[in-house]
Amino acid sequence: MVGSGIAAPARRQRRDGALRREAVLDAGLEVFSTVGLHGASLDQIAVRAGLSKTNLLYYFRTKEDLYVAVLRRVLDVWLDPLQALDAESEPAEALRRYIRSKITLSRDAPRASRLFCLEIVQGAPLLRAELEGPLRALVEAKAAVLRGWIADGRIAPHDPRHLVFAIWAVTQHYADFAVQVEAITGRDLSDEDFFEQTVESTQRLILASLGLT
Amino acid sequence: MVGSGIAAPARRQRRDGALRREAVLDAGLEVFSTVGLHGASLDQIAVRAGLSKTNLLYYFRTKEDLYVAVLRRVLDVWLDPLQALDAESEPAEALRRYIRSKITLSRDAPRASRLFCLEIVQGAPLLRAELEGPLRALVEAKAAVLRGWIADGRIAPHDPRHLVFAIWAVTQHYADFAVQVEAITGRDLSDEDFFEQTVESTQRLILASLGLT
Amino acid sequence: MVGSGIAAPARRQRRDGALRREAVLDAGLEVFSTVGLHGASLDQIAVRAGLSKTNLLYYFRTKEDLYVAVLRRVLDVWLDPLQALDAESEPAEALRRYIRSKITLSRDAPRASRLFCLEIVQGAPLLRAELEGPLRALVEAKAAVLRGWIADGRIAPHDPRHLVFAIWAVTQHYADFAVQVEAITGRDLSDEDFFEQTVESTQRLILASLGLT
Amino acid sequence: MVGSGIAAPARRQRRDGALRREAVLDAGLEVFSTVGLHGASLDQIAVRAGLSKTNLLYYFRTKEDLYVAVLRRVLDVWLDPLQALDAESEPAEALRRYIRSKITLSRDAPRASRLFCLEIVQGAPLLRAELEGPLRALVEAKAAVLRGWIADGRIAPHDPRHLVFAIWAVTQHYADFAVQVEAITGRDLSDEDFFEQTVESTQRLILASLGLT
DNA sequence: TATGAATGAGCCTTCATTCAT
DNA sequence: AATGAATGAAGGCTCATTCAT
Repeated sequence: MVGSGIAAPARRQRRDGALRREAVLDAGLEVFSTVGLHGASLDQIAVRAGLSKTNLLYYFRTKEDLYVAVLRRVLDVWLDPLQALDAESEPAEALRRYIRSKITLSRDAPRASRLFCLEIVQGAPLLRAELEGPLRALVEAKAAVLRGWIADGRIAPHDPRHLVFAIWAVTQHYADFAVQVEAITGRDLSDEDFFEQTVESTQRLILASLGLT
Repeated sequence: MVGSGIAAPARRQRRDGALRREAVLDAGLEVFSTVGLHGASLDQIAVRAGLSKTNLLYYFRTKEDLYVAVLRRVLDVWLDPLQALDAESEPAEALRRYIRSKITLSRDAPRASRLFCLEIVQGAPLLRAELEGPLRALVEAKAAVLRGWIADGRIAPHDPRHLVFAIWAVTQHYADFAVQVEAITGRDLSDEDFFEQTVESTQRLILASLGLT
Repeated sequence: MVGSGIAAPARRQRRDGALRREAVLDAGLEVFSTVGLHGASLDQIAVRAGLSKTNLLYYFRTKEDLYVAVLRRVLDVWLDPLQALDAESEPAEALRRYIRSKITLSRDAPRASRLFCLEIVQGAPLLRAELEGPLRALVEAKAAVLRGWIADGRIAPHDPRHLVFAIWAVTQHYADFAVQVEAITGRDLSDEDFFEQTVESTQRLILASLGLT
Repeated sequence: MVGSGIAAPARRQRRDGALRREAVLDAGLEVFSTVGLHGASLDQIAVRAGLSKTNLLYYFRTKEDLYVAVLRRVLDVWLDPLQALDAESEPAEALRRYIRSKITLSRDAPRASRLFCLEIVQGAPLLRAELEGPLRALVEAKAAVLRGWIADGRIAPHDPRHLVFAIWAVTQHYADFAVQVEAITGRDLSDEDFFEQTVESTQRLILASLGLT
């Protein structure tokens, strides 16, 4: 009983600690994706996360540490949908699903998309290793799938890597260039009709070039 | 001849002034597109432009003034190719040309593309007006052209604005996400083969979805 | 005892903090009263207060904040003696005491007097509110006292506000124009004889015009 | 005729030059008296004087040079009325005239008064010599006059230097502390009634203490 | 785990002044 | 006599980081 009495707070604290870490990561994503690494101040992030700057530095020793942690969390989410693209499915169906999931991500996690975009555009000084390692491998694996489909005559021939780039470019565009899209169309992905329009338009674009449908 | 001898220095100076301004704008583009507005220091830019920070501030009263000047110059270049897309050409030909010119721009002015991208991704606080005004109007005009072609049965029906977004997204991707493209393919647009591959891939993508070829 | 042993450092620190704040205010008064708001540099003040410029800015977020804080502290001291002038005393005695206390202040707090003077002369951009509010009210209250004495025939009629101005002007002159006084007489209020001379001269001046003695 | 044709512009120019110098001195007085030496910028003064900063520096090689020139011009005006106080007049009449002329100056040249005040309060680093030389001599001369009157039994005995200080203090107060006076009374010397009130009040104050009237 | 205090580096900007014309 | 260009010094302020508790 006594032991439990002592342990309880510790456990609660540890759980709280994890929660606060999450809160900081969330706040970091919010701020970094809006003003970039250099435009963000720890104070700003701390306030948003509901703790003091000094305390924030207890969880992440350095501004850059925090930035990398945020980025890494984003990257994981980012690679996920591509992994789901598998060789056994029907090509049209698999690609349709992948495109939809990417655009869904653009709608639900636009900040993550933007932070990723900012980082890459600025030369990805902190991410280059990840790009040349795991990402490259993953793309190669999926490119092999596409090449298989081409070899089997199930889709028209098209350089698979350019295809992947095109899918990424178009789907992420609706998150990254949201202000521009909105300035021109007056709408964004949170509008259900517009969301569906975007999905269909992108699916048709990709599938048509592969001779599907 | 004598008059010219006297006038020369004055004229030279004025020309020098303009040249230095240009040099500053160039340096600004280089630095801002790499580290963003907040990551850039005036010292850095000044050194790159070959003058002192104080002297730089003689040309641009404020860091933000310089930033906006750089941005405005980019924007002008950016809108240019779209304006060349005209109704009188053959649709396939016009689109092929537009795509090629955009990718050429991505190869020759990648920094401009990236700076533009950074600004938009961060919400375009300084550019929103331009986006909602001139850009929107230009896109509407070109969308009308595309709708005309659709009405005439010359291209398959496709929402023209999504089409424009797709072209922008894919063509600019090769500038904005160049590190990623390079990490995955090991090549970039300065490689002539890769450049042509990219142009063809993108042209096929767009044209296929419009039932051309 | 043990508790006190633990609490001590914390208490000491807090006290230290207050002390440092005081030190900064003192240094600020010294510097501001000598070279004015714009002539003062934070570095100068920080050195005099025995801390770093950055640390100074931890206590006062802004140069102007510090200036206002210094000024407000001066103002409080400044209004004090007038409040002591009360209706129940003998007029001659009350006025004599007031004049002496003002000149004493000029001797003991000449910097405060000078800072106040500088601020007013420059149009009191930061103090106007205080002047039109509390100060005006206080003067009106005391003017009423003087008018009462006049109505009772205890002092000769004289516009009470001009009388107050005259007292202020003359008594503060020995602090504000001390260099001039010294250049002409070779003496200042720290000289006890000169101090008494000044007090008597001023008392006679004011009292004579009210028909007292 | 030809010679005159050439000389004319030169003469005009020289006259213009003197005028511009005056304009700069005026502008300098205006600005310095409002924000002090350190608060003033040459640009500000140049704009007010209607020329460029660089051109201003042609007339006054240095900011401090300009400041001293402004100050010196003020000082001349400042000493003038005291010189007019002569032994041959009736004491009461002479003092009345002197007080009136000082208050008139406070009304018509308040900026000069304030600049002089600012300088003295800050320790007169640039004026000390003038104070200890000419000013001291002048005051001594006039003190001798007053001592003569005292010796002749024409005025009651009173330390003449304190008397002079009192006159200066009170009369200049209405220029230097004008904001305070206005905050409390709602009026200033440009109001004719208030002006006369002030003159009379001050005259009575001084004369009463000398047993006159 | 949490925080108040303290610090040093760096940055944008202002400004008096100089140079060249 | 006048001016545009250029510069160096200094200043206020922000910020990530460290210290001590």
